[in-house]
Amino acid sequence: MAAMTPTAPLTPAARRVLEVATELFYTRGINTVGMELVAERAGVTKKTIYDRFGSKQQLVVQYLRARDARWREHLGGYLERAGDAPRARVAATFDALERWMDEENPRGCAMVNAYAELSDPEHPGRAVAEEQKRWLHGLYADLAERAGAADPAALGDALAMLHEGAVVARNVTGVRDAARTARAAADALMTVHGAD
Amino acid sequence: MAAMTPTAPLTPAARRVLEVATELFYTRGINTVGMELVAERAGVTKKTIYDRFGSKQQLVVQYLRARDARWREHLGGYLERAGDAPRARVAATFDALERWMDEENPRGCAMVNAYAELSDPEHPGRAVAEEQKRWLHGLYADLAERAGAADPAALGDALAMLHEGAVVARNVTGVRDAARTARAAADALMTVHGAD
DNA sequence: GTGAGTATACCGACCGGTCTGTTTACCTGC
DNA sequence: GCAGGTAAACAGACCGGTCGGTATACTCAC
Repeated sequence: MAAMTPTAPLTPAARRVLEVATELFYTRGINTVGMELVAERAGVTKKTIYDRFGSKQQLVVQYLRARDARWREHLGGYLERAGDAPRARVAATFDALERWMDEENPRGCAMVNAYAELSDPEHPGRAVAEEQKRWLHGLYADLAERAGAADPAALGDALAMLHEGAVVARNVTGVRDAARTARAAADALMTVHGAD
Repeated sequence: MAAMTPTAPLTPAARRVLEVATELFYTRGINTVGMELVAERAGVTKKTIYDRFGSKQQLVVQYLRARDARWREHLGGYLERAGDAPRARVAATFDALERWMDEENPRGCAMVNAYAELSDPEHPGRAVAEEQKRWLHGLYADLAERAGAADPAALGDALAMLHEGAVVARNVTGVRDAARTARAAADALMTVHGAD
């Protein structure tokens, strides 16, 4: 449940680089941020970055993994406190999202943004984003199934769509209570699907 | 209802530039595509582009407006055929979305993508995306109100979230029947909200 | 003759990435 | 206990290429 910390074998300089890159790539965009800036902000030479990460592509992959890990950890805490009832757990995902968007997500979903920026189908960062979204849909599908929904796959997808849609609504449209609205809609959908 | 065609006063070369830019910016991303490539593909010199559009920023704005106009026209046809019943009209928006995603949207929502790419808050392209999303939420809020929903603003937001979420689900997660799933969920939500 | 276009050269800035060489610190085996 | 090796980091110059944008000069059609 706790962090898997794949950041364990990182040298101190590499850890600083990854932290700085995570912040810069998210807030300014991947293509907008050059390696020189990352190096400077981390108090490191480009040489060090390339020695540790190999290429910008791979640094981007690490960035996406790191952000995803942070989100899953955040969500995990909410799920733990929610108990076992599927319905409460679904509600908890939207509470987690609300807090996350308030505190860590001023620029929308890092995975969706990266998917937009990395148009090259070969870029390994795309696979990270895809995997993250598949995981999220799987999470909701699992909760839908445990709740005894008639069509768990469809309900799971619908819940995930509300989740993603709330992020866009908050980020681009400026809907402040997007997560709460999504949570209420999710709860209503569960009722309709005959979920506990 | 029909297209406002702000493209009317464009010279033939400018029209070609806008067409090519629209295609390239959407499929490859705004920051990835250089003006030189746009010029070459349009069979035009950079001079001509800068004479007609002034800057890349403004060409991007025109691109976003052009794509939005295409989408609204597409949607308009579906709404016209759907008749006056709000519930049928809501369903029609998801049918329109399904067709749109099949035919014109292999890379997700151009507005969301642009919002991800254009991190500079001063970039005028961001305002175009914001306006487009406000319009979409307004459309759903209006339909919710006409349907006699108890809380039209909340239902409108929820419907818009399903819409946006379906785009992400289709694009990143690869959910093939995302629009149909979203449509069913939207219909269920309308029932819950006591809409006609 | 004015507006729309072509052709081409150019600008400074920045991009991702490589290179040579130096310093520091820790581990290990005779 | 000291030599040798290695990993991590430093400093900083350098590479070819692309970026958005500008300048000059010429053609063509209404």
